[in-house]
Amino acid sequence: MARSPAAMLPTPLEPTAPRPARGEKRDHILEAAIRVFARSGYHGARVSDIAREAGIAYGLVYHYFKNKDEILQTIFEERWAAFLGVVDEIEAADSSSAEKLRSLASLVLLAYRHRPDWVKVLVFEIQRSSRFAEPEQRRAVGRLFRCVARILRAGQEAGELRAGLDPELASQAFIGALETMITGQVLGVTQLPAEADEAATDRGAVDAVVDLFLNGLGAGATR
Amino acid sequence: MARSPAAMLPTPLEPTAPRPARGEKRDHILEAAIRVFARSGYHGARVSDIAREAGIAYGLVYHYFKNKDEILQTIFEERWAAFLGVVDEIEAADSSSAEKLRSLASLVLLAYRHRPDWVKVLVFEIQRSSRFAEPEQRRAVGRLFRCVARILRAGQEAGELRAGLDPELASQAFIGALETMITGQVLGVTQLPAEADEAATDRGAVDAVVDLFLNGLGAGATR
Amino acid sequence: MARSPAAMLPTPLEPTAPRPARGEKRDHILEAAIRVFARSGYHGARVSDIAREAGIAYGLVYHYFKNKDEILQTIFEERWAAFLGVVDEIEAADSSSAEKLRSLASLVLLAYRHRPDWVKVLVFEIQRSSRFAEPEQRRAVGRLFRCVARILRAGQEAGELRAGLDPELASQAFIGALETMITGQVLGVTQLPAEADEAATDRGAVDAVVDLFLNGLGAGATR
Amino acid sequence: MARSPAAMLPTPLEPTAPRPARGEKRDHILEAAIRVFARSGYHGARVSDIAREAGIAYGLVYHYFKNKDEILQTIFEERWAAFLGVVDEIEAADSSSAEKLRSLASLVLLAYRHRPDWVKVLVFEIQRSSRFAEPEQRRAVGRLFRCVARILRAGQEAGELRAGLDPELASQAFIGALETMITGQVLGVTQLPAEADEAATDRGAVDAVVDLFLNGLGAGATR
DNA sequence: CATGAATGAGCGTTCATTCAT
DNA sequence: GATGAATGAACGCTCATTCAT
Repeated sequence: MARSPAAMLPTPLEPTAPRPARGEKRDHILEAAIRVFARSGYHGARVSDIAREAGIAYGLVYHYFKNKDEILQTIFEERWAAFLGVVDEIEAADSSSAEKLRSLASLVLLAYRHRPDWVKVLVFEIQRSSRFAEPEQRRAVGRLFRCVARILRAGQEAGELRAGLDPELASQAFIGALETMITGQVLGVTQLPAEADEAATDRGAVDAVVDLFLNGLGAGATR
Repeated sequence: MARSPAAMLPTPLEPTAPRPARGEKRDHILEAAIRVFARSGYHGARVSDIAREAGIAYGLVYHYFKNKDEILQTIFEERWAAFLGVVDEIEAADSSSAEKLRSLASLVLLAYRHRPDWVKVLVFEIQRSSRFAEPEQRRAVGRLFRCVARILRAGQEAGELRAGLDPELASQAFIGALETMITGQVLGVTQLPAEADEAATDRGAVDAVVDLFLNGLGAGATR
Repeated sequence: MARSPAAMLPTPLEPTAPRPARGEKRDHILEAAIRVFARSGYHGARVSDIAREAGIAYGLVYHYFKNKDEILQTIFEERWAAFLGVVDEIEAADSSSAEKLRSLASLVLLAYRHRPDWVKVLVFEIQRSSRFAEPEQRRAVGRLFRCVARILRAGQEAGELRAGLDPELASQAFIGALETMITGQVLGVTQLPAEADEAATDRGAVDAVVDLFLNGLGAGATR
Repeated sequence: MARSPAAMLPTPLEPTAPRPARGEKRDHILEAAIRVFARSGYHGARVSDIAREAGIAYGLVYHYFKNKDEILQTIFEERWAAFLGVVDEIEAADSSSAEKLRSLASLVLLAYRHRPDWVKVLVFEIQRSSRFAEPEQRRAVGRLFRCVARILRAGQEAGELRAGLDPELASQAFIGALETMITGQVLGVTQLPAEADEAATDRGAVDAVVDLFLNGLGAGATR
């Protein structure tokens, strides 16, 4: 991989020309919304809060978005698509299954360090919004599970991973493990084993979870 | 264990005498609230919905609970404590680490079949709500992680599980895997491999996830 | 006067027989209500607060009083009638006009020391309750003004007070002066000139206000 | 004084241009609130009543005021400050003590004729409300008493008023007398001696109360 | 584009009052 | 008499959304 997975995370707008280009203010609103949703939650966030955070009048929000809900939808759609793009790249990479799992773990576990607000919004606001029940969103999330499942199935077919475990189920377990690990970080409920610095801690966690999923907890496991 | 873990899940009230005993109506309200929260979400649920669901007058809710929020708090506290009690029993049981992991998986994965509303509320309204940031709740959830970590550490010390994997991290991964598996069920995002009947499907999922965590995905794994 | 005016103020129930007599509990409620109204105001006082203060169940309040409003009415009627009785005695006393004014001033100014709650309720809750607009209450208050006016008119006819000042107007001024003096005490807005002790302060205030109304502020006034 | 005291009372908005200027609607709300509070009392007034009286939508009230309470606070603060300004002008005027007392009496006694709603609100909702216990309000009212006391003390020092009477106490008595006289008017409890017309009645009352306070009720008083 | 005044539906909460026991 | 569970009307307040300028 030319780029590290973390570097491929959806990025906020780079400051560009002094004269705001079309769509720039729209993105400012989205980023402000991410910060406000992360801070106050979707229901606790007022449209006026988002506007103030974006430095605009709150009526202007309705020029760019139909309503508050559409802001959250847009955040999800655009960012999730970018995230899925990175996952697709991992799938397509010319590397071993173990390396792909490692890239996935790295992508997810480092996400909170790089985009804490975006992770909070995804985990706490989008996943539990009523809109989440809508088929389109469920399909979008399902794409992640199926992509990981394809990686696993490919590994089985290549003989790198043992057959006999349902790839769908294993993908759920793997993604769930990663999600809970970052959720624990966000809330401070759980602690990753501390290392000399954050980067080392993260690397250690990535190594450990991949080791766990490849080799298992059993006493007979070899490493 | 004389009882199966699933049978030990917090149980709703049994219908009893026509003359309501003290505290019974309070529990009716809690159960009605669980149903309404599961259906509409915390924010979408009106207090009047809860009252109607419980078959009581509007204001009576406020005899038993200070406000809407306290209802959700109480649901979490009472039910989660009961859930933790079962987990504690599993930890204390005289069985192998593998059997304990199997009991845990069974407890969690079967919970949605037995108490779908309670699981929905726990996962979507409590676990992922911003109110979850309150220290008391975080501590309560932390107890689950530490309990599972203790099970794993005891297994390592008994030589049943390999050393070298951080038990805290592994407990996060294990719980996260289970949670995502049921979340997927709730949302219909993911599908467990179908079997002849639901019970068989659940049993298959329990077996598979325990297998995965004990033996790993690696090709060299033996079973 | 055999009794001092202050001693004639409406008195709370004396503790009597151990076995509560009929009507005793009713009076407990009234006294509890005076305390609660004084503390929280009429609107801020809940019927349950009054019941708790009286040490009874709040449903019982409705055995003795039709509703919350009737409690305030009853307080006013009974206590005000007692107060007016004392004023009537002052009017009927065989003493000079100056002495009668002195008794009135003493009665009012000492009232707050003796029955601070009752004074607070009268000044802040009854005078501004909507019921106060009712003819019966207005007539009851009017009786005080007319009684004082009769005292003043009798003094004019006896040659003790100068003619030429409307007794009605002078009675308003005199009562208003006394009421503002105690209101100021209640609120701490105004300060009476401090003396060695409270009793001396009160006596000084009584002397001063009577001096003021008898001799005026003018430089030519003799004393 | 070029202007009569009564003319200096706080004035309501003049109807102006059809296009409402900034801040004008806020004043409409305050004036509507004064009318509604005068009619129904603070507790009896609904925010929707105020909005309807002001001819605006319900929620707009909350654009201009934080809550219902702030409306009453604002009424008091703005109007009372204006009132105090007039009292200060009376104090500063180059006139005798007797003339200043006459101006004060005139200011207060005529206020009810000119702004009956404002007087009702001040007397019944603010002056006698428990919210009045707040330090800031007490200080504001205290300023009136101290201002009048300064007028009296200056009169004593100029030899226009006799020494020996505490100015603070006398200011309480004077203000209290005036307040009770207008309160009596508001409630219809008391009647000022009727004259040919209202203006004559008021003038007579002003003359009488100043006469009373300057010369007293005593038979030896000269006028 | 941009502003923020204006709207009003909606909901949580309070609490006086009733009534079955 | 005594209790307190039960009722439900009433109201303050919020805030997403609209729209005139």
